Amino acid sequence: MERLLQHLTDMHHIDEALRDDLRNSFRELRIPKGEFLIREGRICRHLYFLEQGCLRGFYNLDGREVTHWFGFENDFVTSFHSFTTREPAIESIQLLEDCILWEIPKSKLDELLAAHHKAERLLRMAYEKYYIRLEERYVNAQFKTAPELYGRLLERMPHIIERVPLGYIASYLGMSQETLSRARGRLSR
Amino acid sequence: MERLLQHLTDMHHIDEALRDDLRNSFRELRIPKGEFLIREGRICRHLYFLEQGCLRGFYNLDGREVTHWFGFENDFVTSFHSFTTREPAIESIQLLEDCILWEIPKSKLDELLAAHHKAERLLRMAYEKYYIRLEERYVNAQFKTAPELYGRLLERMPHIIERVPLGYIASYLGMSQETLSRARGRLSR
DNA sequence: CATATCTTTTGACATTGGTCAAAAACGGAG
DNA sequence: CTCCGTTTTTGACCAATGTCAAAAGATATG
Repeated sequence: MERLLQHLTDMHHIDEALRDDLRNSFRELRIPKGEFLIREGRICRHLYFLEQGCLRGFYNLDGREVTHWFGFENDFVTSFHSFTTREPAIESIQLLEDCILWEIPKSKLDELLAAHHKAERLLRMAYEKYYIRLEERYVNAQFKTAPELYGRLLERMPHIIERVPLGYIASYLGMSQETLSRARGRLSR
Repeated sequence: MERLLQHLTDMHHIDEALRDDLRNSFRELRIPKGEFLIREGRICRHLYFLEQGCLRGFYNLDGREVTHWFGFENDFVTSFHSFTTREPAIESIQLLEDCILWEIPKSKLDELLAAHHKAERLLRMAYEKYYIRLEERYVNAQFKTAPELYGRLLERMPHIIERVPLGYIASYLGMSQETLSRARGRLSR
């Protein structure tokens, strides 16, 4: 819990009232590797904060899994589309390691947002960050070659290689596992 | 101005105080086709609402222009990254038609956000929408073929064809103009 | 109506990356 | 250490798309 509060405080000042409400709204979860946090087709009514571990979000596109996102320590996690629209999730989220998470139901979050102008601002700022990241990834994905994409990923998340199987990374970069493997070979030589 | 207020009201109720502040904060602009609203390298300190016309945002990637976004009536427009971080813009925005825009400086917007909890919520909701759209586009861009992407664009924005040169659309879809041209040929036959 | 300019299409060819299949490397259990 | 299952790499081949160049079509201008 302290890790979550610290993370929020790093973004913006939080007064005591909000801090207390946060403490009372989140609940700790410990889930083992391989389990699903969110399953395609179900409505996702919770937002999670990932304190420890890592996970992946993936779509089912024409019968094949497409990993579009990884979560690591200090990330907020949810099926964004389902959480905001209350429609069934079009993606699944699966744990790649044993994880410690903090969970808040959407109903409680909405109460927090209504009660605290600061909370609304905090969430808005979080969106700004996520949006900028996604925008950048979007442009890169389309117009960079396989080795460039892999090199860039290594710069930004060097730890990812030890924690995530290559197949998921390939899918994340929008290429086949074989192409990623060859790109790695070319880079190391 | 009424169009802007109407657009906001469609998203969320707006009280009179906020409505008045909005009226006093935005300024009308009329700019002819071909001009730049935002230039790469400059800091973008304004948010715009596009009442009439259309425009494109593009990056300069290794010396070639990559159009990543089109704006039409009722869209909010800015160099998102520069506007939020106050760093120099990494993209340019150019008018594809004569436009009517409403402009608000970031400083004024920040005042509005501080004064009105509702304004903060409105902006947050706007981000949610934009984010969901971008996420969807991102996944599609990577895993669909050229004809599928073009077909999908036609469904979502049928008007775009008459208003935007093909070269920009090709770039938006992440393919060369020649490939788009061939995809069109295949679809119509 | 003729010309100049810009946009779109077509053609030929090269390159990238996908697919399928097999081999190699790695990692854990006994 | 050995065996087995999983992950990663390598190889051969093919399809999709990019590139460059030229032709055709559209639009604006005098």
